[in-house]
Amino acid sequence: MTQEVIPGAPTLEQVAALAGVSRSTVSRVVNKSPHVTDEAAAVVLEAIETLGYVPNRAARSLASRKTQVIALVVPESTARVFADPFFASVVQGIALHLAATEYTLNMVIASETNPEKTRRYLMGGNVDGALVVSHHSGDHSYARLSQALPTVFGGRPMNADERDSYFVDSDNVAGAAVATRHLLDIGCRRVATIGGPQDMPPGFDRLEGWRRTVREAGLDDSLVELGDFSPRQGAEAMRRLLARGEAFDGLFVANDQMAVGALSVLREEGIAVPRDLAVVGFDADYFSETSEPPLTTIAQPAIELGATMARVLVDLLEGRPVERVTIMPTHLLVRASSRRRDDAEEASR
Amino acid sequence: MTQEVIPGAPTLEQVAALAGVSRSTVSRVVNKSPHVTDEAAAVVLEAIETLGYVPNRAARSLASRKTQVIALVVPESTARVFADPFFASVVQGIALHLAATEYTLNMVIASETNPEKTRRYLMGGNVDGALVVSHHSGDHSYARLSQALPTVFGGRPMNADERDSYFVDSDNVAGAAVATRHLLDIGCRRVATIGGPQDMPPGFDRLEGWRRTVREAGLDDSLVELGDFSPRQGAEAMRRLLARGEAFDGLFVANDQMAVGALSVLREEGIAVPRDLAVVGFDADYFSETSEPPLTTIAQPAIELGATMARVLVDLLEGRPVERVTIMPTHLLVRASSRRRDDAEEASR
DNA sequence: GTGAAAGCGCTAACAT
DNA sequence: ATGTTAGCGCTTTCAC
Repeated sequence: MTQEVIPGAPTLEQVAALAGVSRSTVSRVVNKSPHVTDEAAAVVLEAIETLGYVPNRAARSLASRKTQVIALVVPESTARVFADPFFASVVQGIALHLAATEYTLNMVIASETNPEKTRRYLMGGNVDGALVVSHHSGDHSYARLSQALPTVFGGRPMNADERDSYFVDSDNVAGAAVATRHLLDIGCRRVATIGGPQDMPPGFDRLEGWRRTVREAGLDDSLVELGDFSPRQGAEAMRRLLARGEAFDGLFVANDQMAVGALSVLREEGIAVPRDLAVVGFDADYFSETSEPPLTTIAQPAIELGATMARVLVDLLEGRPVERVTIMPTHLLVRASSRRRDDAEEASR
Repeated sequence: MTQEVIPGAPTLEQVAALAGVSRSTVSRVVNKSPHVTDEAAAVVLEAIETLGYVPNRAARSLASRKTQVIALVVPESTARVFADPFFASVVQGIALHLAATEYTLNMVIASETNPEKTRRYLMGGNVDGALVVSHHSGDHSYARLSQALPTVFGGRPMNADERDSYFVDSDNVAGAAVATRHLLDIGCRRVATIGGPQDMPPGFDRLEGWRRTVREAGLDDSLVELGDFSPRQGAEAMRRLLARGEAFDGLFVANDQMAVGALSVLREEGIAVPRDLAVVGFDADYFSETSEPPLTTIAQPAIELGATMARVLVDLLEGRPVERVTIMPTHLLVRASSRRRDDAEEASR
């Protein structure tokens, strides 16, 4: 018997021929259908092995009307800050989780000048579902998307009327509350804050967490300055806070980058951290590790958040029941910028 | 005439019906074939517009035997350092460039425990080409891949026998040379270096650039300590350098992370930067911006590098002539860690 | 320049 | 449990 030399990738048909069964049976084996005898399956598997057969996704997808592709939608403006470590970790979590499934990750940079192009592509039946990560997480320009395509968002939407979409977010309110509580616990008597943009959920939520906590402690919540999450504006907000001339011994900053900016101002002004002022940031990024002093901060489970987004979407696609909203816990990382004041100081109040 | 209500995405057939032409003609228009009259094209385009038709990739790919998909292969270990800003920028460049083409970006996390799975997928005709970005760029476990699939690597391969593959890299040798030259130019009389791992091309090349430059200047090239690119080992290498007891007034560090570690040691030891010792890093990452003092460093065109990788691969796929090796220029960013010594000091030697 | 016909490799009823 | 029969939506000869 002469072995025909067949060019290109082996097809299901060739596997069937070699195994001496029909294509249907091979298909069933490949798709792990239970309606195949173990013997048949074994023969098929062996044929697959010797041929090095890999199913053709295009054909499979055309016939099954499923693409097995999940789009990762990244608004173009977000792509520019792709280097944001938090964002990168979320993507990593998504990719890692999906690698273990049958789904493929399709990165789509959404042109903001021509959003129709992206919408068309996504709605054109080229993907089974979409994951949307936006830097300014409030911007849900793809909210409408979720009506036509299973979609999971990273970060909660700013608009309450989008509550019918699926999203995964970290618990910014609780994180900020824990940070503030920590400052109080180490003996701070007045805690100021540098907040983020109030039109972005993380900015809004973190300010909210701080506010609730200081109020609950019976303290005033007037020591607030805002910035845009950049080190520069963090520094400026710090100067404004200092310029008020009011005393405070604790400071919660809505993200580490602004905190680093604030720290540089404190250094210039000769204000010792944590002795004169204890500082806590948010995000646990590079900045917090390398700052002088290292920054106490709130760590977000970025990788897990990404993995959870992927899990929720896959569950959704496979018809398993899923929660619309998933809030991931954060945790406090205590470092030198907020080391507990010693008892002597504590007693002196 | 009653308008049939057709569920799902519109098909080419429906466009043909509405335009009153055959499917072939619609296909030609969609694929920009020149063999269509302008009138016919206009009618078809209008039908496409009103229907909101988007070609089905799976069908197209099945029929044309092209996938229009490019795989971005990320070794799993690299994915763990996904947050590496350089790496993230390269990916950004790739994604941005591809967004302007007909190609789709498929992120593949290559399991290192089961490399066969990835190889099968890639060689199974599911993608038209691959882009490989590896953190330890020397590791070309996917070198063999390029024999079966058009592949472009980011970073040069360590093995010379892989010269038949396509790759894009930044000019590490020249960058290190410029950095070292800069130290000499500002008046340094002896320049030490903290090098990276010698089994990684960037580590090797940057040491080479330093070595050439000091030799050309007639200086000795013995003041070398190596680290693994981490801040911790940068600090340790710095201590070893100091422990030698030999004087030097210039230091080139193979990356910014190690430079930051070195800087912290110098601070501890009371060695003023740049007064006592001028320091230059490499990478121009976050660390270099926020260090104390800000670090003079070499910027790599990360986004452009990614974009170039994408361009080379697309050219390759479309049969256009391409260069096997593309070396991207770097540039010097002068900051406080190497401000020129003033004339008084210069004169005193 | 345009249409008709024949698949691309696979899945999914429907038989058996 | 397995085989048979139709397509999935598109491209691509090949006629006209």
